[in-house]
Amino acid sequence: MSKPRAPEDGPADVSRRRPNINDIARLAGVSKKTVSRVINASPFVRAETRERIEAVIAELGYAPDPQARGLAYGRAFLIGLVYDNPNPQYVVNMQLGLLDGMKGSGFELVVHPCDRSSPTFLEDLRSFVERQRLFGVVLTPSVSEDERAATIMAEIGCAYVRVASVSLDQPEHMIETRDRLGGREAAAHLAELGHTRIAFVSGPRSFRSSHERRSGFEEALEERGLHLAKAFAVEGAYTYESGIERGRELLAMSPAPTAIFAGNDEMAAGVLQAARQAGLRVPEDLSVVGFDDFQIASRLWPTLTTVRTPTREIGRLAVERLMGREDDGRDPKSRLPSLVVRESTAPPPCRD
Amino acid sequence: MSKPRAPEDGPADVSRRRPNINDIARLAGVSKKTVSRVINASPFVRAETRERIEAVIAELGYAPDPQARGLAYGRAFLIGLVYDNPNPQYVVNMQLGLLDGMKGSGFELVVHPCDRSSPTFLEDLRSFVERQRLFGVVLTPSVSEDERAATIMAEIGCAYVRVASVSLDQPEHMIETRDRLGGREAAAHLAELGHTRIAFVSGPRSFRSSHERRSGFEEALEERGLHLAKAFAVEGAYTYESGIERGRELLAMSPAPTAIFAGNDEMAAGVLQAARQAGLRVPEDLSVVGFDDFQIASRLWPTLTTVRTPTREIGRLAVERLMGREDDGRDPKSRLPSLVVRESTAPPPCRD
DNA sequence: TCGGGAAATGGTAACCGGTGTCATTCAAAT
DNA sequence: ATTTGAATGACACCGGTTACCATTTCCCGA
Repeated sequence: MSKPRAPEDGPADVSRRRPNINDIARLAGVSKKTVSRVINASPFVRAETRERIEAVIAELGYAPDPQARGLAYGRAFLIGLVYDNPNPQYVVNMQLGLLDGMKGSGFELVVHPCDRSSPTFLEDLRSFVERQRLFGVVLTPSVSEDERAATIMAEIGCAYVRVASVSLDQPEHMIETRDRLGGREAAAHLAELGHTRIAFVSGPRSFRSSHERRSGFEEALEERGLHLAKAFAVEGAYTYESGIERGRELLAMSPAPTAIFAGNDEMAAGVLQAARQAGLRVPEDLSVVGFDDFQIASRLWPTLTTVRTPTREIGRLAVERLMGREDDGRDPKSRLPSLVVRESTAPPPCRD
Repeated sequence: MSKPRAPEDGPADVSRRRPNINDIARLAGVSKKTVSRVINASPFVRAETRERIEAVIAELGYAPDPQARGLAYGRAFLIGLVYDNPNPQYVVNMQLGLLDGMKGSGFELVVHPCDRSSPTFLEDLRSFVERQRLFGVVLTPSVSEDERAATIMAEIGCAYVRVASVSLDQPEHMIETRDRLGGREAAAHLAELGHTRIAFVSGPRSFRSSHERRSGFEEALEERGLHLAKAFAVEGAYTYESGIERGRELLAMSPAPTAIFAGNDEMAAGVLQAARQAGLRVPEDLSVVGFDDFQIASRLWPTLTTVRTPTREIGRLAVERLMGREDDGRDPKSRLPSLVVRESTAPPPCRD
């Protein structure tokens, strides 16, 4: 693969080869152990020595080999993103957040989608993490809600952080998205507009967020003297198609709801479609609220009032927690869901 | 971290420790080198010996450590996805395709988004690939169109495959998406419907696909005796916002086009929005065609006629090429763009 | 000024878990 | 008996880290 070096290059020729820790040690006139101390920021190195070594490192553009380091350390400098969320926008935002947090850390991101319904799901996950000796993993919904997945990580000795709507584990392992608050915001908005016949399309039971979004919504309605009728609370699947179907069913009832809160933007898009098919105008005849504020929310017509989830920010937090670099200086509000009002909501139509 | 082992466990206790190649060698009564040969499918092992070793491997559930293997091999068993495409749907589909192809290969996927406009773009890319000693990378548009990026990979000795709309390199380094054909399909469809005043909103010049989609479109129009007027060929940025603006401008012309082909679905969504603002009905007054067939195409209203790009399939091909596992048995048509007709296209309105 | 002990620093060797090179063994072919 | 080539093993090495020990430096009291 590489050209054979001419003999006269001698063993000290560093120019054609990538420098290693021995080269640095030799040029700095210290042992490789001391170089290792500098790399790992050990306090037991005299400032003068450190500077000399750092100068050589900079001069040669040396970077320690992650593989060798990982091998000796017994753990790869890799962080895994484990997800089973089919929403591409979620995945990409989460990835971006993780990469934000990992920037300059020397870690790299390995992605691992999985299928929680597969019979070999847990074994696959275990063998993946174990074989790679991952430093840590970020578990996102709905995998994050599986106790067994977390248990496996603990068993293997792999650091983990679970991103979920509520706390399911010791605080150091949790990043809470507090979806309940988002549900409350949606309820407050619709109540304020004057709606009373309000419906809710939840996500699938297998997602904890489905429950949280709903109970926050219901709770805030009750506080305002409103009530989410049994018939008006239906279960979807977080998919566009399920949004169409549930929307169609809700709009066929009589009296029909004047407002529908969908558990995510995809289903809200489906509800808009169902409304069109039923000949209803949005927002004049029907108000619709989504959840997530992914790109689609602003592409729809009318543009969608929705609850924004700060996915990227959450991702950054998660990975910082994992690496023990958490920066608590940021505004904690930026981690919470917040309402974004667009065109799909308005006061209910006047009663005839 | 791990409990200290009791002395009586002895050095041969494999139960608490993850088995390594030495354990396998000892139990199989061979040298570690021979085990290594089996792992790497070397032909120079007697069938009998191989079976014995494989039995021990299976019994202990042994899996070689990728880090150690990579260190000795001089190359990590990692494949990088390098992208600067801001479209989440593209990224996720590409990732899924790569993972499809890597399944069971022992490789893992490391993602690396980058910003081609950053002044340190090339250095960042080089240091990422070099430090990690990546086995290979898949370069996707528009990074894939940068000669310097490819040159760096060649210099470092990192395998690479470039996914681009046309061939820009030796065939073994290219996966062509042939966007030109997609442009042709769009033109054929609109021409067949009877449109004559046809406009095109291209992507940014920095993407090769912008040019290819356009020239295929134009070429096929000409073949049908139609012509893409200068004023009707405008440049967008592959973004929703640019779709709105260009759409608005085109629809303000007189005579206005009766059909608009947008360079991707995002811009097509923008064009739909512009049409609504102009009080035009789609498809009665205006036909719109997109490109990509990502999720958004079927969420819009009306649903979007568009050119499907088999991104996931392309991803699988790319990574198989990289690993030298290419399977040519599949239908080559599945790699080409193809038209998907939905609701946003119809014959032009009758002339008054 | 000097001895003594703790703290700071550096060196050596073993090890992490594999692979490459080359030598050796052994059976079949010449 | 010699050649040939498949099958296997011995040993160094990839590039770091840890364990452990040796040495140096510094501060203190005598």
